[in-house]
Amino acid sequence: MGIADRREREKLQRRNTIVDAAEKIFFSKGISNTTMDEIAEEAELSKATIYLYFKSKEELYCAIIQRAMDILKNYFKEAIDLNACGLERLYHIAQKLYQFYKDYPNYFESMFHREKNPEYFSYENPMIKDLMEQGEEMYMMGVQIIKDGIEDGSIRSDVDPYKTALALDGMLGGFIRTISLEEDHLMKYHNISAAELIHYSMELIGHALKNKDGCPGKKCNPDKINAKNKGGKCKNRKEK
Amino acid sequence: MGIADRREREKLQRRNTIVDAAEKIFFSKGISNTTMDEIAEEAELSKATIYLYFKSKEELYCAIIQRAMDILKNYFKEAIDLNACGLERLYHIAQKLYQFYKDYPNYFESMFHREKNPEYFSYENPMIKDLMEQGEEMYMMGVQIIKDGIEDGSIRSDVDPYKTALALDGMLGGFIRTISLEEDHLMKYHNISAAELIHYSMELIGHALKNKDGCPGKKCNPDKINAKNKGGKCKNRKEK
DNA sequence: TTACTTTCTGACCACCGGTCAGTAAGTAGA
DNA sequence: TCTACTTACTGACCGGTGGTCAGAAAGTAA
Repeated sequence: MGIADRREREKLQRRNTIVDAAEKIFFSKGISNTTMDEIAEEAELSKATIYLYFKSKEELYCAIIQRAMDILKNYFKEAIDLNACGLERLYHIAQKLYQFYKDYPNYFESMFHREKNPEYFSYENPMIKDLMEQGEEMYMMGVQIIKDGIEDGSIRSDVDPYKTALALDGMLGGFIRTISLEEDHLMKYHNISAAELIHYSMELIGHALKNKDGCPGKKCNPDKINAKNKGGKCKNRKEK
Repeated sequence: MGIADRREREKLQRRNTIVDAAEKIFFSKGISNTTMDEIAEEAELSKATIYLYFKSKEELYCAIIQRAMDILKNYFKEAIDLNACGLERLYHIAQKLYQFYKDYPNYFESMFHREKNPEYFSYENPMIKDLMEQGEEMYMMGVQIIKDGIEDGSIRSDVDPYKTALALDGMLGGFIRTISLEEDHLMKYHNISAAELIHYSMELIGHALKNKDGCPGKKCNPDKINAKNKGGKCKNRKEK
């Protein structure tokens, strides 16, 4: 039916304008300092209306995290689809995470902000479950890349793809978060820029994973990867 | 004066009982779900009294973080004082961090919980400054150990102690935090225990840092370090 | 025009962080 | 022991916030 369709569309649109408004104010004042009334005003609706679309302030915040994860997933996909060896693509994933942090610092921060409220933050909650599944999907991207890397010889064969992906996930996320909390402090007291530190850390990780013999593809040199290197030089990647 | 002394002592004691009470309730219900009235009741004081000792709920929470940092610092000191090569002691620091997480999961979690409320979370605030300085101190422990490791040959000489310590700080912290958020999930879906994953990650980091030639001290074998190994085997450590 | 559904809202509530005037307890000097 | 003063504490209160609900408004179908 046309009308039902239109209604569905408009409903989704309303929902989006609410999330837009929430985002704007959450990001400018912090979650605990913004009131539902302010969000309502920004969205040009009454507070009660917002509660028709979202059960609670927390759920509204989750909608923002969902947006963030969507974007990040697309960033990752770009890195995965490169035609390069596994190690190189792994570098690029890390690079993408950093780029995401730079492009959307607020989205980035929001992803780490969940207070463990057991009442809300449980697998039963469909919204949370969805977030979990998104995270799982990104994790599996990492696993696949590491597997590829082992297969194409760029990554040590005694590396466990599952554990490594988990480790990198936690490390990189936590790492960038630390940086985001202390970027000023970093520059002021240690005279190190965030970008520099990220790059350095990626080198460290590369050191931990790379095959001593190097990637068999002659043109692939994971030691010298940086953001400008768009990949595509390593011809050794096996196509499925 | 005796009386002034006693008063000072009693004041400190009151403060501690308040923090005790706050800890108990914060940890059981989460920070945003506990009220100051509840804390007051647990401390057997009126709410107004609590505000004589702490300016705000946030400041009270900071007092808990301070406790956490004190404990963690002592854990680290134990690892530092081992008579072992730099790389081995670095392993032990990571081990200690994990042990701290196991012994005091709530303290651990609390340290990462700061919402960036710029109004409160600034260098001007003496309480925050104190926390920063504590963090700085722990960071310098890491730097020193890495320097020792380079000197005694257990760590690659082209490693930058400052950047590496920063990277490890962020990585390990974020890593364990991820684990803490998803420990159940980890076991259920990936059949990996937290301890196992930590150990694996430490091996990864070791791989990234260790000198290819190994620690010159014959008896030191950083590849095979685990929690039971209390160190003290590597005689190559230079004493200042 | 009427009957019905969907969408929205003003007014309200319970609760919470934080304040303040005022009380109780302790101290010091006479 | 009485008095003046300081310190430690509290009950009662306030403004603001997340969340609710009865009912208005707008849209739809006949």
